[in-house]
Amino acid sequence: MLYTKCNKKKIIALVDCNSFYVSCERLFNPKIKNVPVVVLSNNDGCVISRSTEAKQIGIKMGEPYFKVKHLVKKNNIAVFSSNYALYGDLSRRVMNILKKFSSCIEYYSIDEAFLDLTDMIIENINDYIVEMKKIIYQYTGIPVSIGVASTKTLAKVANFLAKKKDNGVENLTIRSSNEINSILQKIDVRDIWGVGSQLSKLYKKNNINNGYELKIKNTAWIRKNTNIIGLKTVAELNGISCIDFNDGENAPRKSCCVSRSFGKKVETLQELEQSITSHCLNAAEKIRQDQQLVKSVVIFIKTSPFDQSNFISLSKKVDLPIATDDSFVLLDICLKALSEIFIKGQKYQKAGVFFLGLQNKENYQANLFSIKDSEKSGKLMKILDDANLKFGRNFMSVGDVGFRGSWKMRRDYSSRIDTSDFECLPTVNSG
DNA sequence: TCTGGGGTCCTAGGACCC
DNA sequence: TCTGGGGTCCTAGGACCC
Repeated sequence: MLYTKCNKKKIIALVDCNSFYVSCERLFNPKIKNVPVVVLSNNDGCVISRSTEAKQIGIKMGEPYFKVKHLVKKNNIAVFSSNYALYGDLSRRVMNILKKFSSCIEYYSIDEAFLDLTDMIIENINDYIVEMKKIIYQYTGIPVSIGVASTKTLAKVANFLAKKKDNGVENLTIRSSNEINSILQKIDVRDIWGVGSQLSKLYKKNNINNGYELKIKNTAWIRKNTNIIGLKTVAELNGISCIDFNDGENAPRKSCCVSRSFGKKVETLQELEQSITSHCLNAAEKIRQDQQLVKSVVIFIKTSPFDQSNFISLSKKVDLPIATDDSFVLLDICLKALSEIFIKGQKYQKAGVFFLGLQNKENYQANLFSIKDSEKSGKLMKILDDANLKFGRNFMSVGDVGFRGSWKMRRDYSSRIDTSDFECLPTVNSG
C-alpha cells in the first residue's frame, strides 16, 4: 500500500542555503567574508551556524558556546547572536525567487525548500539548477547548494554531495544505479535524512553502517524493528517516492509554541508570570495572524535538565470550552494555571506556552455562543496587533511583561542589522 | 459476581527534523 | 558559572464501549 502512489519517476530538487545564518551576517559585513564565523542560538547558548572555516577548526553543530569559547578566542572566530528578523527577511527573498523556478514548492525550513520539477518542461536539468543557483546568488547574495533526485530522501543525499562540490549542485537522476549505490556506501547511515541518534544506534548494532546497507535491508526487519517512517526511508533510498510533497503554501499549523530559556535562573512567581505573559501574548498574536483559534492550552516551567539531581518539569493543560483567539481570555487561563503549578524555592531555567488543537476561525465562528462578544474582542485584538506591528513587539500589552527583567534573553553579540533600516545599508566606495 | 475479546478514541511521550 | 526553539508524526497504553 505504501508504494501504490508511485507510478511515475519524480524529479525533486532540494535547495539549501549554505551556512544560512552566517551567510546573512556576511551580507552586511564584508569584513567577515573570509574569516571563521559562528552564529549562536537564543541566549547565546549553542552554536547553530558555522562558516566553512569554523567547521574546519573543529567547531561542532549544536555545541554549547562555553565549551568552544577557547577555540573562538584562539582562532579569532567572529561570533554573532542570532537575529531572526534578518534571517526571516532574507529567507522570504530566497523563497520568492524559487517560486519562479517551480510552481510546486514545499518550504521545508527557514533555509531549505523542495521543488517538484516532474511536470515541468526542462531541456537540461543540470543547466536549470546551475542557473537557479546563479540567480539566487545574484539577487540575494546568499550561496545555495542544490541536489536533484527521484525522491526527497535521495534529494537530501544529492544535496549532501552538492555541498562538497565546487559548483554546488548534484543531479542523481542522471546517475546509474551502480553509481548511486557506491555513493550511498560512502555515506554514514547517521547522515541519511530520517535517521537520528536512536535509529542510527539500532542500525549500527545490526551492521547497517551506511546508506547502501540501509537501502538493501530486508523490509520485514525494518518494519519489525522500527516504524512506518523507517520503512519509508528505505523505500525512498530505493527510488520509490513515498514521503508526501507538501506544496500547500499555507498548510495551517496544528500547534503553536512560544518558550524561552532565561538569561539567568528565575525563582519568583512574579518573574515567571512576566515571562508566561509575554509568551502567551506572542503566541496569541501568531495564531491571530493565521486566523486560527485555540482549543487547549499548556503552560510549563522547568529547571535546567543539565542539573539532573534537581531537575523538575511542571506543566498544566487546560481545555477551553469554546475555542478562542482572545489574549485576555488566554492570558487569564495561563496565569491561573501557572499559580497552580508553581513551587517555591526552585531555580527555573525555562518557561513556555503551547496552544494546541488549533482550528480555522472561519469554520468555527458559527458555533460561538455569543457572536457579539467575539466581534468586540476581535476589534480590540486588531487594535493590539496593529499597534505592535507598527511600533514593535510588546509596544502595547495586556498584562505585566516586565520590560527590563534581568531574566530576559542574552544577546551579547547581535549585529543589530535590520533590513528595514537605512542606517544598515552597506557603503560602497567607487574608487 | 464472574467471565472474554475486540474495537475506537485520546493522550503522553519519544523520535525526528532544521 | 554558562547547554536553543518550534514544529510534525508515530506508537503504546489506558479508558471506554459493546
